Amino acid sequence: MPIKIYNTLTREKETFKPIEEGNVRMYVCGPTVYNYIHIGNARPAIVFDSVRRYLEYSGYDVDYVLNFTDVDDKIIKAAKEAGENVPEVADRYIDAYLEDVEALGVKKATHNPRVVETMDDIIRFIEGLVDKGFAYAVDGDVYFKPRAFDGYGKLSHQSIEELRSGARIQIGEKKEDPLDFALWKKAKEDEIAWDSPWGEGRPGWHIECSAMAKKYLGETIDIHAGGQDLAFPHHENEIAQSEAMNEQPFANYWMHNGYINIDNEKMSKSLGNFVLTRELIEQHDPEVIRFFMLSVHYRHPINFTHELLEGAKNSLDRIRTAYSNLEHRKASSMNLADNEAQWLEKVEELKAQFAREMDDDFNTANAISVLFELAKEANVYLQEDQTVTGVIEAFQVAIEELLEILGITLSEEEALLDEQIEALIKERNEARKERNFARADEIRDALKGKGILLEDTPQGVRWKRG
RNA sequence: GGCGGUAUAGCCAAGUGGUAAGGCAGAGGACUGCAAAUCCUUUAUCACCGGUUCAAAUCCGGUUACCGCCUCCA
Repeated sequence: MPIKIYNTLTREKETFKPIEEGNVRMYVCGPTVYNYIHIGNARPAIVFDSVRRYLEYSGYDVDYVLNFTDVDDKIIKAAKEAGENVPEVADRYIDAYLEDVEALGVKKATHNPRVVETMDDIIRFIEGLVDKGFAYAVDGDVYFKPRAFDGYGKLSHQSIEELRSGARIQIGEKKEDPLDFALWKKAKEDEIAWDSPWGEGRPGWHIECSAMAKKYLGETIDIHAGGQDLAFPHHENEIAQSEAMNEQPFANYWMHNGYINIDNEKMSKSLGNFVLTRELIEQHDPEVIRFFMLSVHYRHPINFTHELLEGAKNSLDRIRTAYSNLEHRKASSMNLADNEAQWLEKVEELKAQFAREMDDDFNTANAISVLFELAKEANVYLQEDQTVTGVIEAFQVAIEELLEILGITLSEEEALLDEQIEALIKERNEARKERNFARADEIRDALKGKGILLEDTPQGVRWKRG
């Protein structure tokens, strides 16, 4: 079944066809590392990680490149304020990023290129653009001329004329045209800098992605992804640079995720209304955060509140509970082959339905609803007097597999009870046999106080942590 | 001004022409010593107005509200 992707370039859902059969080249714009990431930054990390996981589930090998912008005005400023040098600041926040994102279940990228490590390629790229007449050097700066590039505006669907009114010239810039943007910035006094044909300086923001994508994925890539706010000017500029240079399409599919809002306003570092990912991870189960993010279609905005996250936890618990309900019945199941065909078929059917939803532009919200159906069917099955091990396991494997695509793992919480608790459970069972319910309830309440919840089922007592 | 997004039950959220998925919360019932878990039942005419159509949340026109990009930003 073909995967369809909404392509910002064409504003349509298109059937996905990779350049190279069985292989996907994917580039995601990573963070500028000058502080800890907020959950708005975490959304693309999670969303596109799930895209990648689904592509892999569908049989593709995915080259997944996520860059770090480790030289830039804001990092220089942060370093100055902290009395550190730029690499120190960058290293710290790269490590922090990787930690945060790992906690959220994001797989490691194939490559995590950094600007400082790609400097030669960047300089060569800029030289090429100058040679071809798309860029010019002025007094140590180098600028790109969007007007020289035919398709400028095709991603954001704006014409050059419309864009012109919004463009600004900042003091100290020597642009020929307000639309021109910097490829290379001359170093100021005491600033970190690299040698170049134009003197000491550092790259502009957009050129790094063009250079890195080319270096690691080639001149044309399959999927280029990032936040909606990067579409213009960042991605527009990348297209202009790369296509001017390579004379090839830069990316076949452009994906952009929606924002996270706080009180109906975009969460952003500049507005200051952000929630740091690492703080949120301390307050909420990271899997719940991930589930929350994926419960809304990636192109739609998400409103964030702690209450909504609590709601997401309750929802996810339904799936988790169904899984442990299955686990609990394993021991009392039989190894029969009777009457299991229709249930196994049901499981397969739901797996296929999950795939259909994901095929449709990664509709994780609908895919999740299939997981709920799986949970429901599992619970219905468990009402039968006699269950079959094969069916139980089929349900479990399906739930695990599909959750893995979403990047959620069911954590093993079946840690051993300590002896005292075990003794209490045993005592309570005795009490119940003697119909001494007062004592039984007393024990249950006591355990509840310790975070152990007891449930009596026809197959015996089970417990879980509350 | 240009480009774009959102508006669906108490809450969250799918759905782009055929008569409103799913989850949470609530109510009733079954099961239970009581609970928990689970199952069953139950809650909407889709911002507003007009149009196209046998048929529209879904297409077209208009209105309103909120948000975003056009400047660093996921």
